Formats: sequence, C-alpha cells, structure tokens
Amino acid sequence: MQIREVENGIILEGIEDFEPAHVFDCGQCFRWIRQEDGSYTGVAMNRVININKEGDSIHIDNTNLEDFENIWYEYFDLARDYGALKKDLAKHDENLKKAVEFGPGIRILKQDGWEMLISFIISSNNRIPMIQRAINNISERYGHKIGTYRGKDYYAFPSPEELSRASIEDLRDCKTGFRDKYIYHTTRAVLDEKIDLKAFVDMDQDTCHKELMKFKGVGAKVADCIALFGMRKYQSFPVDVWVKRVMQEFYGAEDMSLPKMRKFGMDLFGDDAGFAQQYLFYYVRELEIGK
DNA sequence: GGTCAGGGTAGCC
DNA sequence: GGCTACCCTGAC
Repeated sequence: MQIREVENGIILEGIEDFEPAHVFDCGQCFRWIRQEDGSYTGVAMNRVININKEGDSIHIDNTNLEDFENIWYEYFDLARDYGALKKDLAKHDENLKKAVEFGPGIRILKQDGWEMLISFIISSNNRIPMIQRAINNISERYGHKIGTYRGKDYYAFPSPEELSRASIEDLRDCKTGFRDKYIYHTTRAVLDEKIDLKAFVDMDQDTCHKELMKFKGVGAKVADCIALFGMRKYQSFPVDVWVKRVMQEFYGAEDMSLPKMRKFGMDLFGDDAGFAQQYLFYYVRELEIGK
C-alpha cells in the first residue's frame, strides 16, 4: 500500500481487501451514507470524510496525512491482513468460502464504544433507514457541529454529557421509539456510575458481554454487536434474524434457541467468529437467502 | 386504515 | 435456560 497526499485528502494506492460498499453496508455502521457518485460520506471520530474507490486506490477526501496516520489507519483496521484471514475462513467450509467471495472487501471498523452502545440500542427491532434517521436526529440536536462538507452540515455523535441534556420525551422526538427510556437510563448509568467504556476494550469477551448486558435495552445480540464493533471483541457472534437464517439454512441449526445458536457459532468459528459473522451476514442479507 | 415484520428485549416461568 | 408479550414505526 502506498500513500499519496493530494489536495484536501490522501490516496491509498494498491490497497487490497477494501470495498466501500462492503464495509459500509455490512451492518456495522450507521453514519456512512452512499452519495450519488457512488462514494460514501461519513461521520466518525469527530470528523467528516468521504471515501471513494477509483480502480484499486482509495481516495479519502477532507483529511490529511496526519489524521490518516493517527486516526484512519486504525479506524479502518488497515494493519490487519484480511487476505490471510479470508484464506483461513474459506478453508473452514464451503458456505463461508462463498460468503467471503461475495463480500471480499469487508473490514470491521474500529468504532467508538459509547456511540456503538447507543446506536445498537436504537437498532433493536428497527430498520436501517430508521436507525440512521434516529442517530442523525440525536447528533444534530445534542452533538456539536463538526463542519460543513459539500454544502451540508455535519454533527458529531453526542458525548454522554451532551446526550444527558435530552429527556425521555426529547429522545422520543428523535424517533427512537420505545427505546427512548433505554437510551435515557443508559446515559444516566454511564454518567452516574462513572462507567469508562474505553476500559471495556481491555476486558475478556465474556466479561465485556456480561457488563454490556447490564444496560437497559441491551440483550445478547446488541451486546455482541457493541463488543464486536466498538470493543474489539472479535470472538463475538451476534445472532440476528439474518444470521439465524444462515445458521438454519447452512449449518443445520434448525431447532436451536438463540442463546444456543450464539454459542454454536462461537464454538464453530472460534477466535474469528466475528469476522465469519460479518461475511455471512452480508452474504445472506444481500441475497436475501432463507427469507 | 388494519396488519405485519423489522439487524430483539424484558420478564415471566 | 426457554417462551412470550410487547415496545414503535412505516410499508403494504
């Protein structure tokens, strides 16, 4: 991979295993929006940037070399050898091989734990466009403005302190639905109990999962998503409706309860369960397998 | 305008 | 542990 500085941005040349559509549409993030020209504009790490793939190079606009080295290199998990990872997964079984071939440009982003906590509480029994809308509302009303990009204003996801200014009714107004009280209580808990979500990264997977489930509105699936996308717990295996379908269709988990399916997936795929889940999720969801 | 399902959870056995 | 009632929204 070669890095080249350009006007208001950088270009990564010869980059492998990075396909914006795969990365941003595999269910892990809600603030990356596809633009008319096929590029993606997203808010993360208190910044707004645009990602566009041109041939085999990735153009990151509205940034600089310093931010790339300090922030985006880690955020996009560029140190990881996804080629080797995919090779291992493809060897596991025929279904996973197909899933990896279907979404070869998937990467798991290293996102903020607090933002994941609230975002995935909103995601429960919800649809992606509505999740995105609610998170946008929350950010516009309680987060601070980051700046203007291509004629549009962008707002950071609010900190716990910022979000604590919202009442349950305010949160309902943001279109969070019945999850309003969950968000309110979770925000209060984080502030009142001085919970440091950064410390969750250092916990083992099981402890992290158990601690996350203590928050209201966080069940097994949501906790797995937060742990996987916000706390580097790559052994997590979130079982949502799509993963449930794939486990039933491909892995003979026909009459299995959700908790058993979760353990089954973790045992089956081991340390890479989170990655396996992402490839499988993207595969079945895009093709609507099992629906 | 009712019905249904959506990237599940809480609460009860 | 498993089962169920149910939180809200928008698409049909």
